[in-house]
Amino acid sequence: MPAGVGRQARVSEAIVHRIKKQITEGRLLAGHKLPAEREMARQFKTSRVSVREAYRSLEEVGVLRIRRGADGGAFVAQLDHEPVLRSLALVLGLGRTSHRELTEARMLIEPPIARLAALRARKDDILRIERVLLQEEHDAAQRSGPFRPTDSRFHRSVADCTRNLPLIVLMNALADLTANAASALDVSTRARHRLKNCQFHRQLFDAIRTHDGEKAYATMARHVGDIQRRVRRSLARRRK
Amino acid sequence: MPAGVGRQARVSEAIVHRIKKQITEGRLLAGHKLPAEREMARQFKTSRVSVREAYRSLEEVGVLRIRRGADGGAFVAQLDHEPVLRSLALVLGLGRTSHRELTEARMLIEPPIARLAALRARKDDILRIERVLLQEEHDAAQRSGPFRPTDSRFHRSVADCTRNLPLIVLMNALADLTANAASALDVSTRARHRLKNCQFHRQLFDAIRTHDGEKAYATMARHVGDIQRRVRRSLARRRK
DNA sequence: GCAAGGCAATGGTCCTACCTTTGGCCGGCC
DNA sequence: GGCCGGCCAAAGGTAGGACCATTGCCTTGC
Repeated sequence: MPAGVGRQARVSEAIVHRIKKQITEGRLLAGHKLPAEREMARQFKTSRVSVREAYRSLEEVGVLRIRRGADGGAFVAQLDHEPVLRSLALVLGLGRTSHRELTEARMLIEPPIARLAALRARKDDILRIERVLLQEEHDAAQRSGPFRPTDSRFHRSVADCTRNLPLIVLMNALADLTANAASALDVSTRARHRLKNCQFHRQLFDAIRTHDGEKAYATMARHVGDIQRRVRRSLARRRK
Repeated sequence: MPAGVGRQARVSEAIVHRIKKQITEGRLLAGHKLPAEREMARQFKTSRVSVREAYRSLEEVGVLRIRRGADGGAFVAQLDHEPVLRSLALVLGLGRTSHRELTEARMLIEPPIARLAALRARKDDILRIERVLLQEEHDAAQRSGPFRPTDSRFHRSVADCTRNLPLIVLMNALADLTANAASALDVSTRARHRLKNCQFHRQLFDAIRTHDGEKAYATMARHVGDIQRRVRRSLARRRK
């Protein structure tokens, strides 16, 4: 962001910057409450409007949550991949990104992640994944509820094994993006698709449990490839 | 973002939403000028404050650029990977992501991208990469200017061959992130590192030119591995 | 013809007043 | 004694106005 000499600092930007800095330096943690707008305005010797602009901007990027009412206020949000997801969705939305591209990207990224996950998984990771998997298998057998949460949770759980935050964040963003796009279509809500998913997940789990990186890679590749095919068929149907 | 029933719509959010929608629907293109704040306030039958909050938020996420002065105003920005970069930097900054993780992520993502690039590259792609490469080699031989721009440009140019926007955006964000972090260290500014980089890039270019996906994959893997080692050494030096 | 200064449009900031929401406190009623 | 309802305070949400700062354009004067 080469702001450079050009624009002189806006008051609200100064506030934004200070808050971001305090957060990245760990002096402000998730859940902490920021001063009330009036109070903050007093501290910065500025008006409430500037503070509001700053708070509003930070809320838009996902750093703050603002509640109103008695002891409302601005609170530091639990930062996860959601801001990345939002900005990604915006950029891709503008470019009219096809679902094909999205799954292709996952096709490239997820298998290596699965391999790394298999190599790095610890006992607690494996237990965690197993819990998610059992829950998912239970759901798939039972009712035909919403598809997304458990599937996303499984992929997320796998990515967590890598202990690599950038990877985790990027993968989650991509996964959520495809899930959002998929829920717009009719993809993968059907019972037999969900069962098929569970089978893939079970195989993947086995690969990770035995720290078989290559098997994890191959299984994930087939899994995402399967999703890709389903999407393609769904799009073809829709075009008719 | 499960806004749910909870918060009733804020006026500024309604404006934000409408503008985002107009952009994603292609009714507002990069460079277009939005109504002046006062005019917009009149249209929405609201106050200038709400409009300002909306514009400010959209500027923070990188959708708008706001200029002041006579025929200043809010303009739709050319969306690139920059918003993603910013949000990613924020999320990772909070998690105190190590440089090691960043290069590891690139290690996983860039080789497959290089392979895909080699398979998909067209004649104009190859010419474009060659131009970037020649420029870079020229720079490396000459003065010892800033390292970053040409290196990033090369990687970007490679990613462009994939014609996959999500991949391009993610890779650019990661590359810029490591570059930013690297410029804080003393990594890769030295002449011999730059020459080495050029050699890798030249090899990569050859692989892409001949559409040799596996060679591109392997070369990129070695290249990123090399960067990773340099970073590791630099960190070790710094720790002393 | 050119340069300097004024004009007007537009964002930047501040102020003030008022509304809405929401939690807590207090008093009356059951 | 306990519960319910209303009042109050604190906080954000909105409105509108006043004024400053910036900057392109246009006029005016040399």
